[in-house]
Amino acid sequence: MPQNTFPEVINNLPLFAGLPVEERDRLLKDGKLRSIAQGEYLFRNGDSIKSFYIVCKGSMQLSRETPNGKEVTTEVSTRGSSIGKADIFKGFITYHRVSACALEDATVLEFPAEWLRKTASQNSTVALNILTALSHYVHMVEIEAEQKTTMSAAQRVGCFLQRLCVMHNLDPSGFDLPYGKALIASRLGMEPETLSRTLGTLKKHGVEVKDNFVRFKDIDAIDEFVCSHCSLIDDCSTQQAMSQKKNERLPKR
Amino acid sequence: MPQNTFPEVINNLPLFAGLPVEERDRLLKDGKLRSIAQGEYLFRNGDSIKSFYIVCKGSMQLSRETPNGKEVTTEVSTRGSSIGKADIFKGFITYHRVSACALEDATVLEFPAEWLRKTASQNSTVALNILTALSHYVHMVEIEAEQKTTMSAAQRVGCFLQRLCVMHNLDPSGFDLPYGKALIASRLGMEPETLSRTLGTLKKHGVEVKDNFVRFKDIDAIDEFVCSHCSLIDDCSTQQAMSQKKNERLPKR
DNA sequence: CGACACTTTGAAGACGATCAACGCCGGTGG
DNA sequence: CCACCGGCGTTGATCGTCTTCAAAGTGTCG
Repeated sequence: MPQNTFPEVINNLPLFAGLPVEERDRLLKDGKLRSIAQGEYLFRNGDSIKSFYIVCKGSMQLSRETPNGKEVTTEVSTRGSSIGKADIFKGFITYHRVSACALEDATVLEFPAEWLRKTASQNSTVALNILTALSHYVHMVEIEAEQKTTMSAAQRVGCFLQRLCVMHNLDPSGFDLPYGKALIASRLGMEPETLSRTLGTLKKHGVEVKDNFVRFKDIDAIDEFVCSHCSLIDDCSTQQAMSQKKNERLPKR
Repeated sequence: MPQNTFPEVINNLPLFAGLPVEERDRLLKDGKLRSIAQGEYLFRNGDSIKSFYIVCKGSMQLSRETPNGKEVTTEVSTRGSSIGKADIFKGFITYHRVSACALEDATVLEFPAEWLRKTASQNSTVALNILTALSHYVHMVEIEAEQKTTMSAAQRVGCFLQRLCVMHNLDPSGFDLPYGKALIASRLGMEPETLSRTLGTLKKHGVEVKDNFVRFKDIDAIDEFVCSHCSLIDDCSTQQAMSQKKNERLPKR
């Protein structure tokens, strides 16, 4: 497969950061493009781990069904995200702990698990890139775990909306939710009913939600409500609309 | 500092697994032994990240104070655990997100953060070891996060006791809690009162707790109660009393 | 139009947090 | 030696939050 058929996502992957282009392209030769139709599974909870994936188009939902019949969405991976990084280095644990399902028609770049292990051990730049990515992921998961014990549902939703806004580079003064509320609820570890009610109460804190349309009316209010200085937003490396607005009030602190 | 003054913990560190002894000892030369008295802080939430630590003696509590005044214990690091691994590779984030406090008189081996970065980039064995350790940590945090949304307090406590038993190699038919209940509650993200009440209800599921003494009366019962096939115990690499008992009934499944 | 998925709303209930009080030590100081 | 105190754990009563079950509304697509 000629390298120029690779989608241009590959130009900004953290995994290959700092790598000479020719080196990167040599590595990419081992990947295969794969299409997943909406609703199709890339792999399922319990399958053995064979590959590492990079999402090129569409989005994948990573979720797990618990024994009691609940579904918890771990992550929604979109263009540029990788899937399975952490699992591959666990060694003796060889099965997926989540299912990966396409939320919309998607294409992924697939690499053998062994390829990732080998590349990491032969190329210290890649190894460090993976370490960095994993560290950020750890940070995110830790904070989400903490939020589940210290924040109310409303606060978590508010925090989620802020993060959404920053990460997807949306306009805080009005944007559409990129996916359904049932999925958001599952992502936040709450019931759809709770999310629905909660969105109503957020009006009191400067956030208006009407159907799928979200509008931050009072950024200070929601900011204070979710205590955003401890939120995930700190972690975003890119300067976005939201953080610019935040900076305007920084002197206040 | 002559290498033979290093405590013998170093012989089993995952970080140095697969490394020739002389290579390991060369790396260890960059570490400094440091004592921390009970109640003393190794670093505090907000401090800039300067070092990487390996616990040689005693135990360290990693916890964070949330804006609302709650304290959440992230982890209790004992002999052989490392502290700060994940944070060091995050690059631009330079401050600690938790405080590290000695639960009892402790000694740690301290390395400059830069040392870890440099070692990882120059020594692929070490880099892979760190990756593996981080992956396991990710796994643990993910499961704990999931448990907070899918399991009741009683189930989490039961699961914790099982894990405790396996990891510390305690006798399931009777052992003492290695630390106070307030700390356990904080570790599990619940109030001491809740833990106290919860321990009572576990009798119904085959676990007796009297003061600090724990006794698994009916391993099957508690096992089913916490749905242990989705628990952290799967992750333990060592074969222990608990898992041996589990294996006896495996054919049932 | 009608089937269906998704969302909202309502009412009830379970669960854990909170506040307050008490019992139980181990230590300190008179 | 006893009185007092503080740390820790338990117990009880109450409250707020989230889940659960049920029902109705909204939209899309055939």
